[in-house]
Amino acid sequence: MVERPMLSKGEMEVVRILWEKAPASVRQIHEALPADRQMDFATVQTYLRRLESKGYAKSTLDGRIRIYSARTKALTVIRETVDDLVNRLFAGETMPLMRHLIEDRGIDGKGLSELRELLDRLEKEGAKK
Amino acid sequence: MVERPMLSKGEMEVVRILWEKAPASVRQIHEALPADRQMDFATVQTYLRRLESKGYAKSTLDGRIRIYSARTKALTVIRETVDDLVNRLFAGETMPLMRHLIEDRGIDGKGLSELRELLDRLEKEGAKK
DNA sequence: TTGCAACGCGTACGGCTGTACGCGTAGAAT
DNA sequence: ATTCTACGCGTACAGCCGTACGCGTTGCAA
Repeated sequence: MVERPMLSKGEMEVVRILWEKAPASVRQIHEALPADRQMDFATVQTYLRRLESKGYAKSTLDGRIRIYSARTKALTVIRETVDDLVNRLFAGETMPLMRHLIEDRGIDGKGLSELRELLDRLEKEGAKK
Repeated sequence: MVERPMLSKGEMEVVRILWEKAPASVRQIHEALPADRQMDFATVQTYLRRLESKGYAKSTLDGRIRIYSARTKALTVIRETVDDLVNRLFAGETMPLMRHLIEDRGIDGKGLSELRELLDRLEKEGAKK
C-alpha cells in the first residue's frame, strides 16, 4: 500500500475541484471554487503543490502554465477519509453516522427513493452470498 | 453561537470516550481507549487539557484527581464535524456520502432493517408537513 | 519515616496547516 | 523597445497538532 500523508481540510477542498476539472491550471481551479469560499490564488497554488508532494496530484508544464491532474481516485481518498472519521468519532461503527445523516441532515424525496433502491439491491446481493 | 475552535483528530478520539465515560479521570479515559490505539497517558492528559481550553470539556479536582466531563453535546460536535466534511469533500451534498457508506462500507441485516424503518418514518413525517 | 508510585502541570519540539507576499520572468500590449 | 500583466516558485510565519518528558508533590506501603 502506498503510504500517503492524509489530506488536510484545505487540501480536501482543492482536490475535490481537481477531480471535477482535471486536467486544469491553478487559475481554473481557483475560479471553480465555491463562491462562498474564496481563497487567495497563491493559496490554491500552495495547496496544489502540497497535493503533488503528498502524491495526490501530478502536473506538467504546458508552456509556462502548470497543469495539474489527480493521481489518486476519488473513491480511494473518500474511503480513507470517511474510514478515519468513522473510527475516531464513531468507534468504527457505520450506523451511527448513517443515522445522523438521515435524521440530522435530512434527505429529499429523490434521495429517499434512491436509498430504497440501494437497500433492495444490497439485500438481494447479500442473500445470494 | 459559541465560537469554538474545531476538534483535531486526536481530540476527537478522546472526546468520544469522554462522552461515554464522563465524569472520568484521565486514567479512566486512558484505559478506556481502544486496545489498538494506545497513546501515552500524558498525551491523553494534554488532549483533555486542550479540550477544556477549547470549551469542549470542563473539570474539577476531586482531591488530587482531576475529573473531566463534557461541556458540549455529542450531537452538536458530530453535526459540526460531519457538516464540515460534507462541505469540503462532497460539495455540501449528503447523498454521495450516504451512497459511499452503503456501497463501500456495507451494512448488516440489522442495519438494513433499521434503515428501512427510518426511511418509512421520514416519509410519513415528510408527507404530513 | 522513608520511599515509591501515581498524578497534575508546565514545557517542549518538530512537523503540519492556513494563508499569503514578493521576486523574477515570459508573453502581450503599446 | 518598453511596459504591463500573469504566472511559477521560493519563502515566510504564526498557530495548531501529535506526542511526550520531567519536576514537584502526595497518599500509601514498608
